[in-house]
Amino acid sequence: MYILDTFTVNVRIMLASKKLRRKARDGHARDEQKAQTRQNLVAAALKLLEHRSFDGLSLREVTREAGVVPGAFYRHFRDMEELGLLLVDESMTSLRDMIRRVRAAPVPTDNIIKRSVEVLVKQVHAHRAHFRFVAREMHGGFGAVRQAIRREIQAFTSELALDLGRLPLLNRWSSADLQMISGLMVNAMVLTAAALIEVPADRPEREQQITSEAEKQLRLIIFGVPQWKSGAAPPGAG
Amino acid sequence: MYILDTFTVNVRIMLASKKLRRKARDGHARDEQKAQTRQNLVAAALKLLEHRSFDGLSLREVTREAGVVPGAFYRHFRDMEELGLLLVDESMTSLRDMIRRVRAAPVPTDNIIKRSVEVLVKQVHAHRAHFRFVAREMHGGFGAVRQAIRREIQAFTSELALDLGRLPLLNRWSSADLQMISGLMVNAMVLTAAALIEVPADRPEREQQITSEAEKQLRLIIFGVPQWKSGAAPPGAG
DNA sequence: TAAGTTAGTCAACAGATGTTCACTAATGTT
DNA sequence: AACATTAGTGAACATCTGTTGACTAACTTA
Repeated sequence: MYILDTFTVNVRIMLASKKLRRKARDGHARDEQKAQTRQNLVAAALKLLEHRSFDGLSLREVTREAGVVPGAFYRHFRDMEELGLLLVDESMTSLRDMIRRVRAAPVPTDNIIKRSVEVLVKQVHAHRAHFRFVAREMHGGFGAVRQAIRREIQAFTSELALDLGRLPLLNRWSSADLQMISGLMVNAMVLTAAALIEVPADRPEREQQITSEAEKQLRLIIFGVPQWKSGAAPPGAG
Repeated sequence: MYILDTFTVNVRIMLASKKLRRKARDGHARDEQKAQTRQNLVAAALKLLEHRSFDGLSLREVTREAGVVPGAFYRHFRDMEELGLLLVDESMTSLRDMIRRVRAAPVPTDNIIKRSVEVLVKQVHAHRAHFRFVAREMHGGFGAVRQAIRREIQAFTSELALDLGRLPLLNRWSSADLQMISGLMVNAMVLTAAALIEVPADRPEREQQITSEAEKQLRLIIFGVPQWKSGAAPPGAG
């Protein structure tokens, strides 16, 4: 009687937790399932990061949200830190994807700004959680994650500097100055992204306002360059 | 025997924990002591926030660092949130103090940039923990704190816009445009502050590099303005 | 079909957390 | 000098945390 009850309970649990697994098809079912769970963990973390920051996040919370038992976490990551670094990686793929899109359609120097902001907005919508993560943890409390993000953003800035150097308007500037300019632009874009994320889903007019402000800012930066060096500034490091 | 032992222990504890209290002098000793402990709690929180972010911070950690027992916390704050909001307040006083210093010594339009960055650096050094807190929690996971910071930064930006409007170079611009420009400048300054904070104490040359980059950026923004509107931009909202 | 691998479960652990309570001794008040 | 107030203590609580190990059933391979 007791034994039977226990048995029944166990069977029910097993069914509930595993019945959704795919059948083996080409001998990869196991790896596929593992990858799926891993992705569930990542997705769970990203979801929770909507309301907390990374070091306010517990391993158990993540597994709970992902629908697995705490111990299962260790089949995928050594630590929370390892999860964090993976998130950085994923997020940065979103960023690089973005710059690639802009580069894909070369347009006249002026429209490039409108186009860039457009792409930024689309990308933020498509990868909202990633952008939130980057904006939040870029200055966040988790050392390893913060440093990883910094490094990636630095690389991203250099890439943008290269692109800027190809514009007719800017192709006579030193790489140090281009670096400075692209730094300013990346800052503006990151903060724009952060602002976009905070817009409630039902207020599109706020979004419009933010994007047009971003366009203005980028225009100011790019078209301010000639004035800058010929103007009051002493001939700096460039 | 047992009773005597217990008594002795109690007395020793009391002496150890309270012997440092000030004597009453003008009938305020109690309030002074309370204020002191409160400040210890705040200082403890700020110290811990060097390595964690606010929602990765536990009440017990704070009291431990402050040298009081966990329950004592509730004599000063209802929750951690209340502590957080106090920190926002304190930090913003540091910021307002800063803009006041810049305004105090009106200088020719050009030097104002050098002077501003100078003040920024000094202020960051004097209130390192406050600036770190603002930079970190501005995008952080703790909703109430984040929103409070945003509000204050917004107010700060408006104040700066007013100041900018008084510069001969900029006094013909609409307030919307001034707002946009000062937004850009505040962004640059916040991120400069964040960068300054990360500089290890024994590498002053990194600091020099960051400040000169900040100066360049601010110059680019300010002197880029005339070029901007007369240039490729359509006559916007201003 | 039999044997081997392993993703995920369950249970247990030691420790940390937020919150409450009665208590005490220094302070303030009369 | 007697009284009331209260900042801080110490102890207890229920709950949460990260991590471990033995177990199992689905998958893989032979």
